Amino acid sequence: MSQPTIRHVAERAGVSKSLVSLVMRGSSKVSDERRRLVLAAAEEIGYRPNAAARSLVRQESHHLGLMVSDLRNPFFAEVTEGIVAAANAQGYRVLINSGFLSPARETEALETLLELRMDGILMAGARVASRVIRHVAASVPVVAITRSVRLPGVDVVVNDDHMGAGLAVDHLVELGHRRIAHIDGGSGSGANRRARGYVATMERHGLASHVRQVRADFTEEAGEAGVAQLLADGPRPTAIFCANDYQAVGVLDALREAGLDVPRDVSVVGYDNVHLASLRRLDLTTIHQPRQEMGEQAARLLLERLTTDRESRRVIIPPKLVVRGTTGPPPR
Amino acid sequence: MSQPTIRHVAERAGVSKSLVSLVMRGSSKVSDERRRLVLAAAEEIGYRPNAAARSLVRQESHHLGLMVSDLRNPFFAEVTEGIVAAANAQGYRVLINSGFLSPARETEALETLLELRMDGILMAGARVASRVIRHVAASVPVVAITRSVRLPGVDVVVNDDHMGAGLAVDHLVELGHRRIAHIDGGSGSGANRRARGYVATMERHGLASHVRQVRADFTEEAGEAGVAQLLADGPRPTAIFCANDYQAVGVLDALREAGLDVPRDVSVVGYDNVHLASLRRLDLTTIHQPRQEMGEQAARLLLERLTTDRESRRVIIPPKLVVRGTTGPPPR
DNA sequence: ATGAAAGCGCTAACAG
DNA sequence: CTGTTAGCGCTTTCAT
Repeated sequence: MSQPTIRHVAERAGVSKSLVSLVMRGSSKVSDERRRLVLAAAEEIGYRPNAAARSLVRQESHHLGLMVSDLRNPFFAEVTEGIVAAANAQGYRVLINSGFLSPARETEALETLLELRMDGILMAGARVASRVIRHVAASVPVVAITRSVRLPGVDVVVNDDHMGAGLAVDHLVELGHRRIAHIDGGSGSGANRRARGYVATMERHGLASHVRQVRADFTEEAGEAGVAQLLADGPRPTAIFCANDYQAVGVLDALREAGLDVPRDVSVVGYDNVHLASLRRLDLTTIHQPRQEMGEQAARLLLERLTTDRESRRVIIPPKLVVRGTTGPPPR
Repeated sequence: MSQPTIRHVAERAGVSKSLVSLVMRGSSKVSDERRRLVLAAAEEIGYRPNAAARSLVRQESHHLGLMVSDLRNPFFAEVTEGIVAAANAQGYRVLINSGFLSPARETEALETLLELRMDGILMAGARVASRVIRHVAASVPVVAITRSVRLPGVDVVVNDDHMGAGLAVDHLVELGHRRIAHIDGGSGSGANRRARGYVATMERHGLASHVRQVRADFTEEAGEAGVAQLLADGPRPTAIFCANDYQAVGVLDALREAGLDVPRDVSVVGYDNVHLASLRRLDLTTIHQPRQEMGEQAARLLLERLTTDRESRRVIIPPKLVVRGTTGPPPR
């Protein structure tokens, strides 16, 4: 099953290896006759260039490596689409790897990409220590998506979580809400900034005294627990801004079980606009991150750095409010 | 940014290239002293083996390529986890690619993997023409997951859709249902076999006269349309077996809008057991495919074929019934 | 326009 | 145990 090489093509076509190489790379200084001859020979024996050999001698692979922390997360799938689209547009191919949510396996995945001599590496949702990122960046240009590091040689593309939280609160305030609570996302990616954005925006609206935060995480269970806590004491909030959509699902369930109607009694806003949120059955008002665009930007930054040596940059993508059925004016 | 090579390590350690190579591959016939010397030198200058060079000379990459038709589909993410786990267990690494649901891009992705000289290629959910698969299989061992082809050199891992449909119908019949309808999945992967399994099982239970099929596809919209059609004429079914979970979501919505209660008036069964199905809010009875296991099996088949030359095999994984809240006894 | 030759980073005999 | 040598498949001067 040993693959045919350039040499086999050369023999078959009765020319030299170099000529075959020239033809394969589409050089213009080859006679039409010979070109056809070579192409035919290649076709006949099923020749396929060996990327490893090529990358060895050219000192570049024309490939980009992408380490995705969690392949299950559809969020990253869309980021990936953006990356691949932008990379392909410039003739680069993308090879993907997963860290399966474990820093150790992320490190391994990155190492694999490095050994393969990818021309550049993108990481989406990386959880590795930032020294690992620096280490990677020491040998190849890197861009981190969804992970806000400040490191030489590392470009960053992140969602503006602070602003997203602001959009959510603004929307609720506009509807007339004042008692707006926030169930936070714990140590989840961006959760911190979302919480701070919530507080800042409440203050901006003069609602500092109504700030009410519950400690939680990004899961449905956390959403349910959060509601229990909110209903247990103090005046019932008329709106809840959730740290993400999954948590919001738990919140919706818990509210319904408590006999409260959404949005009549309580309005709910999520974050991320995952597919789930658009289901008729959920119809969740939420904050959308332009995932595809984030991927495209990231790839473009990386490709740019492959040729020009510049300072590392950070691109902050503005999110958008998506109004659906879980928000309305407060009761009475 | 040119990477250090084995030669730099050798110079630094004051030994020959071969000695470094031996150490790197963990050979036992190197004196402890020299080994430490080499390792230290490598560490100091940040040496990292060049996979391209290695694969070039060894004529094998120790990498497996995985082409996933649709990265957004969480189903494949889990299959991938299984693949990577099994591959890693045997010292192989996995590089992933996506076809983004387009046969043309799938072909490209496969070509990339081929040029990279992956030792074997897995394809999950491939939509390419089977001649493309044969073409790939001509130069490297292949295993197709979720795609039932019969080709030399191609192993296959599929879910037993026929049996899955049987489990669904059996469950409903046991609950006492007789008027069990099926909304099919059109040309979706496995849809055909699910439909045939439905019919066969109905017949086995002597319910041939109650067979009622509606033409649709794998989407929520199709589920809604299907319900409309089922309610429009003929006696109302007491149970609906859906081609997949997404379609079932549409079915649930449509039933509710028609004022019917699930499961009191109508029972509903989905297929796939996507995350969605387990949400409290849906709580959908469905058929589970052991995705992770499918991936593991696939990787093992491939790894096996790397060393032993045998006939191509097909592994049919049995699905399981997951009973949740959308099924119950028929009305009255 | 075409070919010969050197070499990319590494491994694998083969000597010593 | 260690070093020398000859490639792996390809690109790239440099001659012709």
